[in-house]
Amino acid sequence: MYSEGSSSRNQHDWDSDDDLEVFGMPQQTNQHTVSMESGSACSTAKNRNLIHHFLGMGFSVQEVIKAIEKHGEDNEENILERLLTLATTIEDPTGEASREQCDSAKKSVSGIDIDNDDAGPETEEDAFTSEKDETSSILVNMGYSFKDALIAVDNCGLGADLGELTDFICAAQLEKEIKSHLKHRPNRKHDASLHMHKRSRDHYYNGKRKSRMYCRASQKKPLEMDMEEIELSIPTNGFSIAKGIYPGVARKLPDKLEGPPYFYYENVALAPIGVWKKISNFLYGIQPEFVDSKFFCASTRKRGYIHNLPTENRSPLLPIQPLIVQEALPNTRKWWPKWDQRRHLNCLLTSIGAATVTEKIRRDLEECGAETPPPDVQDTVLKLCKKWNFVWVGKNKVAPLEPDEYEMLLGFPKDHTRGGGISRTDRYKALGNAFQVDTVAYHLSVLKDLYPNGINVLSLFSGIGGAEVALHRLGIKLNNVVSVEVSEVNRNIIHCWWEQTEQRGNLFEVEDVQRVTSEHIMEWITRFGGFDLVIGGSPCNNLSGSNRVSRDGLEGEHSSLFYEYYRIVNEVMQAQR
DNA sequence: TATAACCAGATCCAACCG
DNA sequence: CGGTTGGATCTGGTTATA
Repeated sequence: MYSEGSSSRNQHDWDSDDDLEVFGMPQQTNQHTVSMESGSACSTAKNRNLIHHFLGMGFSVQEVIKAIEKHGEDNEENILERLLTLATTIEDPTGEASREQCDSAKKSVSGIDIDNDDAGPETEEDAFTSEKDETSSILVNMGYSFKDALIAVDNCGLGADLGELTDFICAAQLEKEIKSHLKHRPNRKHDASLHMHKRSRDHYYNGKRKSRMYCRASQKKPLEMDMEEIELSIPTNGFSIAKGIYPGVARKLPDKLEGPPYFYYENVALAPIGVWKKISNFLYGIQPEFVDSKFFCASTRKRGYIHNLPTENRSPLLPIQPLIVQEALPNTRKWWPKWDQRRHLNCLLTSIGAATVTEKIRRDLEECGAETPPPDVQDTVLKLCKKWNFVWVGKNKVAPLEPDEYEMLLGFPKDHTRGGGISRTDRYKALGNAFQVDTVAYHLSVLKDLYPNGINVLSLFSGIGGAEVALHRLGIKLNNVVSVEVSEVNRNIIHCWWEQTEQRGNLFEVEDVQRVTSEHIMEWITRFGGFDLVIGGSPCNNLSGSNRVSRDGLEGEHSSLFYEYYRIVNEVMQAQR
């Protein structure tokens, strides 16, 4: 159909940063506004280390942050000098003043006074506050608000690691959004997502570290009340990520990028250094929003998303998936040993663990004989289980996930990739490369109110149709969809899905993204009256950490197709604005 | 410094086919 | 019998984080 004409991409043309200015946009502008209620310097890794360094010397958070702001993070000597000066002039070198500040903020946020008793300066309470200061400051410098940080530390305890704390904040943020969404829904009691709240909390609060002495605060007040206080300053940024990459936060896009046509780009979060910066530069300086899909399903999937969609009033796809693997796969629950404390799976990859590995695990465990194997055996088995995402399917018996379990966890309909001539191996491959539908749908949910009559979609690198499925599950009508996908098997999957879901719109299947010409794009735009959304995730083969052979970065054989994505998005943007 | 995680790719080998 | 196909197995480096 589109056999004539080539995009004739010259890669070197794209390598030049001079070409980046589009629509008069300056490069590398920061459209995000980070909400920080306590003063803070920019949140770089260096900055974090510096704060750690001075906190370790006994200075308070506020003093350190002020000193860094005044002198800059490169001027360590001056910072130290200022801190020493402050320490000799302030009457309270133990940090009591900062403790008061901290407590004041804490009270104003949660409304609880956890310091009812009159503790002296040398009590455990002092140690608590100091350590709390330090932990909170790290969170603040990761971009979270001071309030969120304090509440997270209160609830998770000081023994909690950063991952738990950020998980807490993000889970609370998501929950608050969900609650907000549900307020406007009729018949709330039947909503599956309500059940998720309790489970989610159990997961985050009851999973581990119960033995802390600082539980008093959370015992005094139900968790739910504290959760209400969490602000939505950093929506769904599930993890801290590479240096120089920015959290997905509330933002204000320049006028020139706001409104339709919308575009949405996805790729692996943990790409080689500099890749996301380069992608961001091409995509008009918009900074990536990093999300871990473990907030939407029972497996992790760390991905970066660059888009010009509104970020307000997002709503989750319903029903919400179980976030705990034993609930997502209830048949495994009875076989899960106590010493395997996994609650979510690692990233679903394109290949699975070998039968020989599961057999070795079974043999090793049986040889132990005892109900609880010795620690070294536990350790070995756990490492293998994590590496290959094994689940427990019998006594001493682990197994890789089945393709239909992949489908469920990724949010696709059952048997979406089954049949039609596709092999089991190819199903794993296709699913391992796919979107996590619930995550993407969460971002796309804002389109529902904008396009009540349906949308026209240009879907690039469609794969097995994650974008199409997400939009359909959101209840957004698909008027015209141009789906570009090189794999015939994948095209067939989308085609079958389109038929099965009785779509009323038109599906146009295109094979090669490199042969999509300007003429094609203009033809479609004329025919449909324009695209409302251009969506796709370009190949990650040369970016993925799993690739040990050709991790060549954005210029790699497959991943360089990103430039095709950019080319096409840019043409649509220019044609329709 | 040690550890864990990662939308993968190359190779081997058995089954299949003309 | 030679070639092809596809499934199972084997392969280890980069990166972030504690």
